[in-house]
Amino acid sequence: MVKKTGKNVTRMAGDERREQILRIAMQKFSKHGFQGTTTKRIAEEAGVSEATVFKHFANKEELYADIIDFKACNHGLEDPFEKIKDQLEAKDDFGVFYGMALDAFTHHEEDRDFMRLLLYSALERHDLARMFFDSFVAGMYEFLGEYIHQRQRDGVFRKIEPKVAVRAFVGMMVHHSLSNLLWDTDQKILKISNEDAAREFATLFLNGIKK
Amino acid sequence: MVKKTGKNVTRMAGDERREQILRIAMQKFSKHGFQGTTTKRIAEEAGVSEATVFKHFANKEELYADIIDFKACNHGLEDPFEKIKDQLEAKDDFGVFYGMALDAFTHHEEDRDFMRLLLYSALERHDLARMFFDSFVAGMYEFLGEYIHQRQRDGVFRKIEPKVAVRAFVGMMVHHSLSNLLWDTDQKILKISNEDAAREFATLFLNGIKK
DNA sequence: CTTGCAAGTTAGTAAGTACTTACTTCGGTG
DNA sequence: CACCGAAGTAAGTACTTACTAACTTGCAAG
Repeated sequence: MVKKTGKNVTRMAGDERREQILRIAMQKFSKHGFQGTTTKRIAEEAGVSEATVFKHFANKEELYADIIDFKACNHGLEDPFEKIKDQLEAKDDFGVFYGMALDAFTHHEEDRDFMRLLLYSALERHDLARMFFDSFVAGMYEFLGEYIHQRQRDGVFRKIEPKVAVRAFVGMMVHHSLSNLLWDTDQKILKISNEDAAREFATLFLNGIKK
Repeated sequence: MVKKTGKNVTRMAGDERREQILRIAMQKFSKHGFQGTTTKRIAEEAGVSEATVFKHFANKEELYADIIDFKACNHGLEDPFEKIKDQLEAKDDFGVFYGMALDAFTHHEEDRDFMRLLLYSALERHDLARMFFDSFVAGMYEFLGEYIHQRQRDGVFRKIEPKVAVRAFVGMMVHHSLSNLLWDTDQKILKISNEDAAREFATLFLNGIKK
């Protein structure tokens, strides 16, 4: 337990403390939502006074918003197609969809806090959700849709509106991650490794869309 | 606008008022979550004093919990297989999955408030979410999984763990509804009728799982 | 009519809530 | 080594929160 009073409190550089508060705030916001998280508890957890939190962030809203910037810059949110660009080029359909799913499952597992935060912010109608959606999700639909369209022209995939196909596949992935995150946390209903899930979903999807 | 003061307030029968408060509470909880909803605002919206709310419900938690009972008894949450029992008996695979999806989309569209409430309660780890999950979702996996298993023994569906297939199909449905509810509310990314979506998803899924 | 009882209210309370003010302490630099 | 700016705090502020006690009002049966 961190000392609260006077002398023995560790004095940090401004940026360091700022980042620490951000990290703890994300944990708290992801557990209890924006309304359910108090600045007092964030301060306590960070081992500083509430006033210190407001030294670093103008208000609670700004603290919340800055979490996105922090996530976007320092951790994660890289291009989701980076890891499968070889398969994309080689038009290795299974490799593409298996790789996407596996990468998604891994990220979702590592970033449980951020996923919860994103869900909360969507329900609470924070800009955070819209920003993430507009940039990340929309880009994914665009790109994956284009790949599917290409493979239709190649005569490999059957006729179907590409974005509908994307929604179907993204649905399998997101719902699986969400199930594990929110409801079936101990995998009572379905216990399956990320690799197996990715393989099964990719196979089912490709069988469903191939000519 | 309902009168707030003294004389002209409409006096209701106890059950009537109780139900009205429940209905309004559900709206509010679904919009702002448990923590984000105040008993004061519920009372205001219902056109009664805050004390009246606490005459009908011991505390905020009870009010929240009773929403489930109310939903479970009075509205919705009927057997999701009732409407497709003919198709199930006839082993009309397309009819089964198309019917399920269409029914789900329709319900989700009508019950936006309840869907949001369910999501909030899952994030906030309320019992409500667990109750719904244990009874409704688990039952669905059980039943649909059994149907798929049956069709495998019939030699119509290929080898695949039935529950994985269920997760894939439920994923398409739930994610589509969730997209429309939370992120793509104006269907900017994908505009599609419930019928078309149900048809496309059922077709893709069945192509993916058939021998 | 009156009277009993449920429906409803007024006016609180104690414990939070986000945020501020006025102050103290530390550590690197000239 | 003195000193100044940045890091940090104690103790508030004004307001909101869930919840309550003690009261009043309207309706229906005898």
